[in-house]
Amino acid sequence: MKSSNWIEIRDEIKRRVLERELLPGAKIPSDHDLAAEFGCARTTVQRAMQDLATSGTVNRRRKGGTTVNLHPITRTTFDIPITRLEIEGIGQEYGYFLVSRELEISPPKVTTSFGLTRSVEMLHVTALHMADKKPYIYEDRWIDHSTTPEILNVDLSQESANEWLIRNRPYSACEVRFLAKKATKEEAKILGTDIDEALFVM
Amino acid sequence: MKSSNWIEIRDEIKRRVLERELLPGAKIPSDHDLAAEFGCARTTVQRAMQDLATSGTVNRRRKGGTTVNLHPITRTTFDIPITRLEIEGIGQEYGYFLVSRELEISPPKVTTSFGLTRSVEMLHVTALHMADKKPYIYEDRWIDHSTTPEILNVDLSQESANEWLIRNRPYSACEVRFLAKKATKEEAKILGTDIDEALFVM
DNA sequence: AAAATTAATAAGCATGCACATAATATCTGT
DNA sequence: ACAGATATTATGTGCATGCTTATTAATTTT
Repeated sequence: MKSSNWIEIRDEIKRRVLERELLPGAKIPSDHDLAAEFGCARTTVQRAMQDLATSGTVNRRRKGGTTVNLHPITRTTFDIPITRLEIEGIGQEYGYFLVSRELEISPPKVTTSFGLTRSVEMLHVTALHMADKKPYIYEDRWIDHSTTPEILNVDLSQESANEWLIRNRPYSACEVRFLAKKATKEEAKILGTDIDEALFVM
Repeated sequence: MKSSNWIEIRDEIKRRVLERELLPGAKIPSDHDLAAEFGCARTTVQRAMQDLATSGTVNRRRKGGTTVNLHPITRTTFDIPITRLEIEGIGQEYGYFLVSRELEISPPKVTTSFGLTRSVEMLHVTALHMADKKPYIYEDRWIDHSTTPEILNVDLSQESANEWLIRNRPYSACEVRFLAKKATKEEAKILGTDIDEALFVM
């Protein structure tokens, strides 16, 4: 099977995974063997498999070989915009308002999502982004300040944590959760909406 | 500057972009020139720049060269799980219920998000995913059946459109929107929740 | 004999080179 | 002055080779 094109090789392997020729958890032949099968260089296979790895189809481990991922996951990319630019981009006036900024012990859910084993003190920031004076996004963020101590000196009433992090710490890891909830009395007051209004929380 | 490591080169270029040494829209020296500067092969620079391109920092065009992206965008990956596996993964019983399945003319918003210039007939599917008999996800999906005609023959009361697409058409493009809204009377009835309850719509 | 160290090996990973391809720029003939 | 041909240039792809790392096997030590 002579294809000599890393995209074709990627698609062929992906096809085998989807058609159940290669079952989840199964070991995929090594790059070397696949190169022999396809009649191309190892590097070409390597590029194909690398792509499958980043798209979540397979797992690769040195010496351990390449295995089909247990759960068929479809992975997509998601751009985290700077909200100010997003709002200005649609021609509306941007407004920003810091709601709270507290050093708190992280609750269990947050702790585990950071991959930590026990609760630590983190910076908990909530803020409001407005478009044309109307609430647009309500941001609820936990930041591990042991890895980015500079964040403690930033005046977050002037600049959003998200914007600062994107500009200054583009490599830092973050996790974003989305959920819908009803506005509490306090939130409704802050946001200027009705109580029980549906909110999209990021 | 001898570094000879594509990750270091990538980080150095990214640093220059972030420190405004290279302004948004500016042309970055060619791979060839950068290779000379860093004292490595062009391939190594190519690798670094490729990574910056997929992470959204720069744009690359053959002959046109590489330019800094106009907006500082932070891009992350996002896994779209098969909801059934997600629910089973947390040890709950999965339930699925097809709410509606209609061929409709796409509204303007949907049309443009598909990159089409005029409205066409699309398959509009709404469905409910349940965990332990309680509503979990309400799925509202538009599918361009001109590109995936097989979807019309799938019994969507048995298998969710999302699952079918992930399994059978992993390369097809899709766009996901998230929003929060209050449950209407009909929705509340279907979902078995209170009217005006906050819903997370995917 | 069990534990700990060291060596061998098998995989993926990284680098450098040569060539292919696409898009722009330049030239040339009418 | 313009259309088409040709050259140029920057990125993309494939191949060969050596490096790194994690596991397994072998060996030594206690």
